[in-house]
Amino acid sequence: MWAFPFRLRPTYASKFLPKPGYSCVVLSTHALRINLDTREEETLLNFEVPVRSFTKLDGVKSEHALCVVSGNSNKNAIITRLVNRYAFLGDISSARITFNQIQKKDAYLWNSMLAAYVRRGSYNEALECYRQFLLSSDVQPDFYTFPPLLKACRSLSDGKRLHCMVLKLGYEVDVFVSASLVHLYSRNGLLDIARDIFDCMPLRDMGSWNAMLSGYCQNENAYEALDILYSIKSEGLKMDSVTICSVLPMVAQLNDVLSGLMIHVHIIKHGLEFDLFVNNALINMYAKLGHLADGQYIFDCMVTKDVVSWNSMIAACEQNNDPITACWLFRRMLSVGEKPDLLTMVSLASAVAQVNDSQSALVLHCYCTRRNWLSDGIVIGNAVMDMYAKLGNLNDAKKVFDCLPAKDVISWNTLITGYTQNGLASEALEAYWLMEKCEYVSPNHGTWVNVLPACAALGALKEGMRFHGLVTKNGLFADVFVGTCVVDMYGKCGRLDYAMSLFYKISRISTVPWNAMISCHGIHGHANQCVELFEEMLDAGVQPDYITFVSLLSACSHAGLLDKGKLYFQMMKEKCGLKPGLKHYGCMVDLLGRAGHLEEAYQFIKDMPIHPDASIWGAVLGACRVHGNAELGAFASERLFEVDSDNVGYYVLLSNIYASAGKWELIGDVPTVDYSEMKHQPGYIINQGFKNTCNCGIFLKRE
DNA sequence: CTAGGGTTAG
Repeated sequence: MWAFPFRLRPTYASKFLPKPGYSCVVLSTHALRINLDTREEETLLNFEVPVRSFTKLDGVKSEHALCVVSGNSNKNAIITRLVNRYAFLGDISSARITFNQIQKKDAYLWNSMLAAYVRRGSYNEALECYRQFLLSSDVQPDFYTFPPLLKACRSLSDGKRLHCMVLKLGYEVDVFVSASLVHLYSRNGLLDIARDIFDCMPLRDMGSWNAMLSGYCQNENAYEALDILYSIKSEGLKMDSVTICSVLPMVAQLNDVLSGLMIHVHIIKHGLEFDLFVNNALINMYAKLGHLADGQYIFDCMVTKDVVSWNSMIAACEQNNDPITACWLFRRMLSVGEKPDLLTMVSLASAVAQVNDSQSALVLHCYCTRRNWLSDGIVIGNAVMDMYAKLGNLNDAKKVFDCLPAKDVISWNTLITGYTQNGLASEALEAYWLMEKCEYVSPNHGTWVNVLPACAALGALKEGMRFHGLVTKNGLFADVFVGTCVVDMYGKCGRLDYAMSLFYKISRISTVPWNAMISCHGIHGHANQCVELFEEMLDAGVQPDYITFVSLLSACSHAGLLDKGKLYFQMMKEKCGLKPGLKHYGCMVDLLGRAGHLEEAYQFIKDMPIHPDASIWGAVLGACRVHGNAELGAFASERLFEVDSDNVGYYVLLSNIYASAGKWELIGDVPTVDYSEMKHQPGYIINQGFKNTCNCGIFLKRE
């Protein structure tokens, strides 16, 4: 049995060195700090390293380092302290200059330089430094060398090589070294190896437990993570801030509000509520759980905020449908002097798209381009592209896409989604074909849920069938969304038989597949099948939602099932507790109108709790055209021109109503669009088209 | 001189 190494944590002299307004004096036995204003002296600490010379360390510039070193017999000790000080201040080049001044470096000095690189995130430089360390054959790496070095290993093969070195030198007995190994393996998903090392540790400090726990949390192993949490408790240890930061994202992912609240209580009970990381994690958790106000409260209470706090809050607003606040927070962030980073822009891009602000979109794009962020990583490029696509600006989205330094599945999916969402189904398929040619990207679930609807929109059955094959091959048919898209594609392409048989092969716990199937039957006018499916859905215990009723009511209106439609509308309000939206009211007006109950439809609109939009009045107008009610038609069109004066179709409808009622003199009263103002607008061509349609539609008929 | 933690499409 070997003895477990036990080391005291040294007090860091570097903490006490330079400070504005003070002069530091380092004596052989202790260090002094003199306040330059009051001349008061303060003893800082006793050094374990003898420093013979009288030294002033009043600044942090490298010249001072030189002045310290000159004539000092214990250069290594001073240099090492300076390297650490520079590392603490983030001045890596000064640290390196200072480091290079010593020819005969000891392990302590090498370790300091290594740690300085790792602290800055310069991992490759750290590994290079280690290589030089090994080459300088006179000294060996020690316990302190490996933990930062293992953190610097981005690739598993480097990590394994270091692991061998650790074993060769017998350093696996160190708590920090083995905890770093645990972390290395769990970060790379090799949880079994990590667990083996963890289990072999004879002593575990909080850091070891946290390393194992974060491994489980990040690899979505909730069960094992809980087990570790339980063990921590039974060892008599308490969750510290790091434990909490690992666990909170998992709590959010499991949508476990109760555990989240319990951890929040723990935080307050143990005085961790002032920890920056803990607060940031709490904001993120509450945002993911949809409790925006709680996140906002934490954010407002935070005394010190960093860029991550701002980013988290902006993302929280953006993800909880409050893009206006997200934009406002961004302005606040700038005004308090916090520098936005790449991830700020990722969230902001999404917020800008949600508020539909093309001007800001351009500004944001320029902001990122100026900082060269678009060539740095794909994440921000994808976000900017998505923003343009959501604003309907596919040209710029494509331009950003073409300029991306590398394209991943998300880039391709964003482009394809952009096309699909903007009704450009054939462009979406073309983009998919280009994607298929790239060997290094393979389509995923996000690809199929866009490509299949594109096929459905185009009626491209043959392509759709090919995609169905690929989906099955990749085992993605089992995914509810992908499976539903396949069913929907067959349904929309007219193969309701295939759609139905596949429908019964997918999981029908959620409303998604039911809605798709009901809508497909509705589109083909099979209202009775819709009703049957709906009843079946209720029998299966699936609670219908907003979309279910849109499909169902629209099927009823197309088939003229007046009573059924009314029944389901009541059912939605009373039994299902759903508040009808504009779409539902639209269906009902259409239903009443088509059945010729124009007065009832009008009464229905008057009783609506929400303001009717163009689609509602459009439905009335259409019904007036069919049933020849010129008076109500005129009234409806007045309302219509108030809300949507540019839509050509409505003018045509009104003209036709007058024409069929024989009221030719009124056709001149149909308001026309003032083209002079519209010449520069995208709708101009369409409106010009309207002029001809109106004339042809009416006057040819008369002759 | 050492670990462990946070934000990324649909």
